[in-house]
Amino acid sequence: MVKTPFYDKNGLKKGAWSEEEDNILRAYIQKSGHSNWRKLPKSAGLSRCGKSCRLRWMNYLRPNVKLGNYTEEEDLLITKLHDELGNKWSMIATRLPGRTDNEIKNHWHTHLKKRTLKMSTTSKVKDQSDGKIYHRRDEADQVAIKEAENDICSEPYYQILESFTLSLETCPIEFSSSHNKHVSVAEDSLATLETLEQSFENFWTEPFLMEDTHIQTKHPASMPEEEFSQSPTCFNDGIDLIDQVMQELPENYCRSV
DNA sequence: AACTGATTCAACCGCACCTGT
DNA sequence: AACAGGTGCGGTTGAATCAGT
Repeated sequence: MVKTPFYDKNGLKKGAWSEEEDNILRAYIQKSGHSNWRKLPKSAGLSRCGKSCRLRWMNYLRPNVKLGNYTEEEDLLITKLHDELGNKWSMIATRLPGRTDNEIKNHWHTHLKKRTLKMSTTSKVKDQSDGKIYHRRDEADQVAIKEAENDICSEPYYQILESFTLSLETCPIEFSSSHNKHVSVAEDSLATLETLEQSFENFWTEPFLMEDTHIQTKHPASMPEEEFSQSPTCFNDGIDLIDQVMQELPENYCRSV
């Protein structure tokens, strides 16, 4: 699923990276760092441009990069952050330890965008129930919505996301009203979900607030890898807190997953 | 088995921003 | 202030893979 390697007119290699190139780049950066991406390929003996080296390092070779297997918690967080920040993938990536902006962007476009559309489709159902339609949609959305409407009731993720999102907004009354048959989480779960949401808020803000300078100047992505791997708060605490939050989930929430 | 359209995701490209001179 | 070089970001591409017929 990668572009076939080829050489451009300047003799620079493009396309998929080979294992050998990965090893050369990894070894060079571990030995000499990456103070200047433009000069790096020549110094390392790679026929690549600096941008290509940087991208490869940041997205795949860098230590602690997590690939694939997104958890529900990560999906929820990405959805929430995208709702707040829009397509600010790098900003979103700073809130997900180990994830890169490129991967999050891909994941959004291939998985989460459709789910979000499904969610908003149900908002439309709700809207129509009181005789109003609040949102105009473009053609692409309409296609996605049509797909979504076929299976909306059988999509467990939808139920989670709906409840999560609603807990973020201030509409528990509408949420708990009986006219929306798709919502399955009981009203008494909302307080717990709000606690959950607060826990998520704390998880993603506290370590960075404590080490606020990391956000601006020493975020893991820009740290030397040995420094990052020894940084105790940003990554490991986050994972621990996710575990803790999962323990606190209401039983019916877990069943709906 | 062969074909075709859809999906996925690594990588590229252009542009904006930042920093140094 | 103006310019140049380097870096990072977000949109897009394209080929491998998957799923359906």
